[in-house]
Amino acid sequence: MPTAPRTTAAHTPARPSLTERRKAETQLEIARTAAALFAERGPGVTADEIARTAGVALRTFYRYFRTKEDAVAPLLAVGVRQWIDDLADTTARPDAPPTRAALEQAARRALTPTDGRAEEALRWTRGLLRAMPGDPALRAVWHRVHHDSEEELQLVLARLTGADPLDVRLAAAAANTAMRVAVEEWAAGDARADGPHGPAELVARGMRALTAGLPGLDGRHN
Amino acid sequence: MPTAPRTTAAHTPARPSLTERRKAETQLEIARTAAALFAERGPGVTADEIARTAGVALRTFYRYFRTKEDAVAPLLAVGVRQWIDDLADTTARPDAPPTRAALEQAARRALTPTDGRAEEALRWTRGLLRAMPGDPALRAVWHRVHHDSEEELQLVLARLTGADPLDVRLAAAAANTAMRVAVEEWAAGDARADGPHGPAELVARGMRALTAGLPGLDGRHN
DNA sequence: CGCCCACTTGGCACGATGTGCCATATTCAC
DNA sequence: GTGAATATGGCACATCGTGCCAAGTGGGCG
Repeated sequence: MPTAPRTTAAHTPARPSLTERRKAETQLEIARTAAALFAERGPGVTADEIARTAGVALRTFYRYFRTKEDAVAPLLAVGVRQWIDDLADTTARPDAPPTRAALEQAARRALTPTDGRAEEALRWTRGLLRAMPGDPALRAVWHRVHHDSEEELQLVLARLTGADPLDVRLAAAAANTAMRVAVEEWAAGDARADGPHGPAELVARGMRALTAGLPGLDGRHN
Repeated sequence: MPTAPRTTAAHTPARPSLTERRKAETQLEIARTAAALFAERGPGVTADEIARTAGVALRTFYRYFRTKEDAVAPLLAVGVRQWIDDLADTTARPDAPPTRAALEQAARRALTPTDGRAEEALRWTRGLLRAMPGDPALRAVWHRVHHDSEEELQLVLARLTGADPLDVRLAAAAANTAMRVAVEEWAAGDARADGPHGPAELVARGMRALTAGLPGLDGRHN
């Protein structure tokens, strides 16, 4: 643990110290490289290949990531990260909306690309999701990301609603599932990320269905 | 493809041909061995160790399973398998209950141990779930099993309700999530498998919450 | 400016993973 | 009983992931 290498002043809140920024940049560069290679050549890509293409030694690669597939996790996690942070943020305000609405709003915002950063992550996510049918290990990463977010979401919702633990668990799982399905469905189609069939609209619909009740369950049969 | 090695007569419907039964038994034996080792010694267990303990060569082990963690998949999948088969079965009958109720009923039955087989699988599942916090690869298998079941469930529900594809997708994901959470919650506690806090009761409650609407979402805040 | 210290990087060796290939043994069909 | 099909085992090999140590680099301080 680097014990927070305090930089000079406080005029720039928590400046991450050049070295830190380099590491972050390196990590992102590796992630981009890995995503590109996985997307275009499938599971066959070798860890060494990713490392060299990204311009680092194999040993360094494994200092940044536990497995070669883990390298794409930062890109897949961007949306989810912002979702949870946004949720925790807005619900902490005094004029916070009710939980259901807050979940939906935060999800919508997380999947509405604002800066180039978010837009880029969404593009990579889409490419990776399309490569997943042929690569179980990639799917595993995707599910791991959502497993982690489900746990975090649980914490936020517990603090927020103080409901029964099982209900909190179910709510977190439901919201998380809506998020996942929305992104998967969007990636499978060919709609723009900011269009009316973009992930933001899909997740809003899914979130309503999974928290307020599923439509169409008793269709033409029965 | 063995092109269905027809046995002698039809008095025993589709007899799986001795060799087939042996293979199935071997696979199950490997699965049990792997589960036991993972449960008691964590991620450190080696594939060779599993193979030897189960009484097969390492090479044979990898003919039955793609990775060493995959070896436990058959045990984790038993409950889910029966769930989906039961669902597809009962909903095919003329006096089938409405979809929501059918989902809940099938889930409840799948998690109510009847024969020794089901009871054994539940015990293994519980042990494995308790080992999962310390073993990402095991978690990955668990999530893969549920990923697969989500796809199958989608097919069943599509044929059953004929609803909008996205709604079908959401329903499958929701039901699947209820199943997963119920088993996880049960495994984390110390209730008997057939008691009032067993997985069957948990899944029923979860299934209602995720298909009809979440309770407690707007608790003490707002 | 120069020194030192902490930390990142790279190289190497090594056990473990997962697969292709071939030889052997067992089972099924006739 | 004989031959075809297939399950199993052994071996080699590329890749994975990690421990260990050496070299390079940046930041703090006199």
